[in-house]
Amino acid sequence: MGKTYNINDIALMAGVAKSTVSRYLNGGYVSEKTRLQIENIIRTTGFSPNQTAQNLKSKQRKVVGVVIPRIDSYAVSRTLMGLDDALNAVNMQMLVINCSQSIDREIEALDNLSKQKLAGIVWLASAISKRHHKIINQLESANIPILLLGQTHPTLPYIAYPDFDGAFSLGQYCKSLGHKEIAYLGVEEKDLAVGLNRWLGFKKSFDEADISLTRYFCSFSLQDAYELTKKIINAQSNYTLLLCATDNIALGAYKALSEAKIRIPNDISLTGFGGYDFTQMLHPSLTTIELPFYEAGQIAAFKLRYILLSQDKTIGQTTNKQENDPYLQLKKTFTNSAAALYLSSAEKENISHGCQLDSHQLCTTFTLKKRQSVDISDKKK
Amino acid sequence: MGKTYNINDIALMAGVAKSTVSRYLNGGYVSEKTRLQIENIIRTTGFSPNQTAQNLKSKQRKVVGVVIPRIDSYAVSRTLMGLDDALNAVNMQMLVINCSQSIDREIEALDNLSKQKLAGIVWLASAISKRHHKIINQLESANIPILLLGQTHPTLPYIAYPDFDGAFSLGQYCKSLGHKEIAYLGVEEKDLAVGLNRWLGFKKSFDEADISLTRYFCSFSLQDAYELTKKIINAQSNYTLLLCATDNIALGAYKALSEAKIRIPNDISLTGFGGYDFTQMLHPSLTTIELPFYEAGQIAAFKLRYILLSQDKTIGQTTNKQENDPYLQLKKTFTNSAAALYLSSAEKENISHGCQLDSHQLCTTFTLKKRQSVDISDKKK
DNA sequence: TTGTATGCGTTATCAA
DNA sequence: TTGATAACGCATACAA
Repeated sequence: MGKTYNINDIALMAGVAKSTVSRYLNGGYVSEKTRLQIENIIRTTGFSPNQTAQNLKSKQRKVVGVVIPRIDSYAVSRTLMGLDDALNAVNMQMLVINCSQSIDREIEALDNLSKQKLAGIVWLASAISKRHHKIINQLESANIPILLLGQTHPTLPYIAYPDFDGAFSLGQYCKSLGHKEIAYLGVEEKDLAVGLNRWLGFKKSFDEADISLTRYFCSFSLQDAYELTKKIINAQSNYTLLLCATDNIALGAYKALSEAKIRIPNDISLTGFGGYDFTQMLHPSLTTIELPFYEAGQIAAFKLRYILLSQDKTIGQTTNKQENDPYLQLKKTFTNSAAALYLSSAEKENISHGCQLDSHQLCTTFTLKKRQSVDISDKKK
Repeated sequence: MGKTYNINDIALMAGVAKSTVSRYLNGGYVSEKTRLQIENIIRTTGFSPNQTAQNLKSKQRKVVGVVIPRIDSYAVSRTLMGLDDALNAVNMQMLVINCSQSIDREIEALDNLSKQKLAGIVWLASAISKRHHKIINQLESANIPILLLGQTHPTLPYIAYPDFDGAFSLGQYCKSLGHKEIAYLGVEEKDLAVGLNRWLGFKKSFDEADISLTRYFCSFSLQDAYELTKKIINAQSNYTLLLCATDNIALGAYKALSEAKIRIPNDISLTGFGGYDFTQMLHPSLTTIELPFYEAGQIAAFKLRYILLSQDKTIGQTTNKQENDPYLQLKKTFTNSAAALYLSSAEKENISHGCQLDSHQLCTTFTLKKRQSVDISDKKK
């Protein structure tokens, strides 16, 4: 049923030329009489202009491609929400491409997107390889701006999280609790943000002779962290603190510890990174660093729009270099899965029952202007 | 930088007609010699055909619009994953529109999508009002098929979850545990699937004189459920079981109970509905019904493709009626946030420490063919 | 095997 | 104020 009308049909039925209909649609000169005629026909037919043809003609780009590593992640969905809300406000749409952690699919997605006439691309990148750079060039030559979210880059515009500083400040906090035997559950360094910077931040915190920091590697998967933690438990080490590179990893550790009847934080302390909201549902809730995923999404949308606008002005000369380092607010929420070693056992008992100690409940914000960098020496211990 | 080439440029540079280039691109007749020439030019220029123009020409629809109520939901993201994986396999893409629980944005989104030449629309609907139906007609007259996911409909094709049966079977299980004073935390009935069917399923289970079932209403938000539960706690009622319409609601209740130092399941039992994976991280983990969100997404993609294919054959006569009721596998995972009333306190203690009792660990699957329906009488108690 | 001409549904230019 | 006509970038029937 329901033939789909085009502007020609409408023109014919209204007894005018199609250019007149077009003018009507785009708010140009139309006499009252013809305006009513056209209006009438459009209402009865339910006609609406073909956006594909409009795009072909006007080269207006209203869709931004969003490349994400996975979709079932708190960080990703919060980011998408921020992006979507901000994009929606300026009448733009998201084309979300999920890559399921596969670098092949990521390359394929980027390649594919480069063939579509998009307003721009926001790429929630985890690692950028040489293979990626070929596609990046392709996108640049297709004049479609690309914005990195969550990673830094020497030439591309980006928005990054204060991974180093967050880790450093959480590390300082843990140090203040008196921990000396610490295990770190992190991810590979090729992920600069999560794998490298967080590690460096923690490392700097504990860079003292009398603190032992041992580093373990796992993937982003909860399951993987769970398995790793079981191994660590079985190895009978005497860690008092498990530092995790992400909340998800901490969740896996949490599960393994609980199953082994190792009490948190009575027997061992545990921290995460990210601020996934349901980690606050646990008892005790997870000590973590809260990252502004939603805001990052919003900022990405604004920044992309800014790039687009400035491109329109200085047409021809795209300026991709990072002009002003974007800074993100970092909210540190230290709750109670990490306990001080000098607490009385009564106090500890209290914590494990979900009671919150004021001394562990600090919440400050600070602003990051410049990313710090630290050279990597060999692993401690 | 980087001028963007079109097929004409390539033809000129290769010294052939643009139709030849087009033929090359689409696998038609080309001599070895010209093939090499064109290939060469394309490589050096990095040319790739404009998909907008291709679409305008060939009317091939490769994008399906996905309308979702929210993005930060486990159910939604699992569904999107299933959709994406299945769509990806047949070279199609998703255009995700998030409506942030706003009915206005939902209407707007559907309206907007009807103007784009999409392959189809998958709508994760929560409630379908009269206002929606106007848009649905609009979509039908634009010849773009729409598939409902998570709700039923008299004329539109849909995929629904076994809400009634799931609730009924969870109810049976709870009844077997001996509970007599039960509170139900549900959502509005205008949401047929979650609000009505789950309620009816539970209601049928407890349809006996000696069981008291009290119904409370809240939104889908964890925070809302948290507040409501606090009120229930303050009202000093003597419920032994809190039935929640969703896992998210159960999470809110879980938080309120924990904060009030009411032990689960020692002091009160708690159940959810949905099977969000992190509910299994809690101690005790949540008793719930696991819904196949991922699979539903996959099936939606298959079904949409089937509709598209059959449309192509019997062109002109779209068949929108529900031919074969799609059925979904339901996995019931009863774990340990709901305890039997006859357990010894030692056993209960065991449960609250995260130990799993075999008797509470049943896991069966069954297949739903026909949705059951039950008339609504007045609320019990 | 290749090139010419035409159309897809719009918008924009320019003359009437 | 209106209408013919030429793009936009590509695909294809048909002629060469």
